[in-house]
Amino acid sequence: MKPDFTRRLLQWNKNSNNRAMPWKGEKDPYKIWLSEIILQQTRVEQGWSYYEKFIAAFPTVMHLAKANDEKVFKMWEGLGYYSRCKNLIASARKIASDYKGKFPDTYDEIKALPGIGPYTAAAVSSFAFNAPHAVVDGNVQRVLARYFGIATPIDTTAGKKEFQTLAQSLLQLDEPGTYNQAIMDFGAVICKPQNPLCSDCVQNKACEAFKQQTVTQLPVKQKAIIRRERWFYYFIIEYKGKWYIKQRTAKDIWENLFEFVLFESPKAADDITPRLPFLKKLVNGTPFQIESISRIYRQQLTHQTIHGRFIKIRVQEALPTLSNYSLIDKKQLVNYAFPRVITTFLGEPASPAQLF
DNA sequence: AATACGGGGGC
DNA sequence: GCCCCAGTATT
Repeated sequence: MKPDFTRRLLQWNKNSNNRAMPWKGEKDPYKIWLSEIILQQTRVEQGWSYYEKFIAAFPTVMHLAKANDEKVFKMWEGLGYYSRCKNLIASARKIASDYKGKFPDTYDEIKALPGIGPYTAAAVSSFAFNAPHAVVDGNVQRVLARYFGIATPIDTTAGKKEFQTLAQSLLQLDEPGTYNQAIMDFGAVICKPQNPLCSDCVQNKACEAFKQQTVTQLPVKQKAIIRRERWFYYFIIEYKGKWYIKQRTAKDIWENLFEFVLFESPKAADDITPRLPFLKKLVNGTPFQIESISRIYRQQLTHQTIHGRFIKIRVQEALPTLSNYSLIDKKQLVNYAFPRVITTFLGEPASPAQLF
């Protein structure tokens, strides 16, 4: 005997769900997995073109496993959360080596791959193999919190456990994949974060939040986000038509992406005069010429605001202080993945040299 | 249990 | 500006 919620959901799915996406109904676990990694904390509209680009470039997991890191990162550029890309590559290679290119078909094996947690393991195993695991993503938490009137914060251990258990109890065991797809579509199309379509909703008579008029207050989140500001001064050092770049390795934003010579300042500065000692030490006596100084580029991340400024310098001799950097021809820069603040700067016409 | 990790779109 | 998005890994 199915719960009322499940019955109504499947009824809505059959009669009224028109949502179409490139990966919907897909049975190839590789393609499902790729779509799920791309969509982690990412809106469908944002991930859509990336998915199509990746499938075209890497039709199978073996294609992806054999690709070089830089190419894959370049294709991921702009999508954010770059550890997903690193883990994507690592998983593909693990499937190639440990599974001979055949995607693992159990929840536990899938979850053991890097970058795959409970949500993604449930999604891939249920969509591809009809494994009986309920997905719990932001959509599901919102739908269930409202329908059952649950005020337990979703970002706590207790809340996660509660929603996971509830979701699993509502799962339709005949076709877990269909059910999982339906509840996420329902959350995205009807039970939306803002302006949900309650008056047209087939569940509204039984929906606790609708009855109690608490729809806009659910789900509850506990943690407030703390923001910090950072000031990045990028020195673009040109030598014989080549620029110095380096891959970020620190446990920080943009790990594995490339950047120019960075001086991070603890506070804002209107002009770059305070950066001169850094520059002097960098060139260490080598003659240099300041070619241009950009405006300040602002990039808003979830937890940080980046203020970026770019100073172009030309030198006539290579700089020994930059031995751990690569000298890349300007035309080759398109092969390297950079953070948004840098690609935005590079995409704009050069600003006229301004002195300070 | 808390924190870090991007970027974009809607309001 | 603030919130949220087909979450996961690390500390």
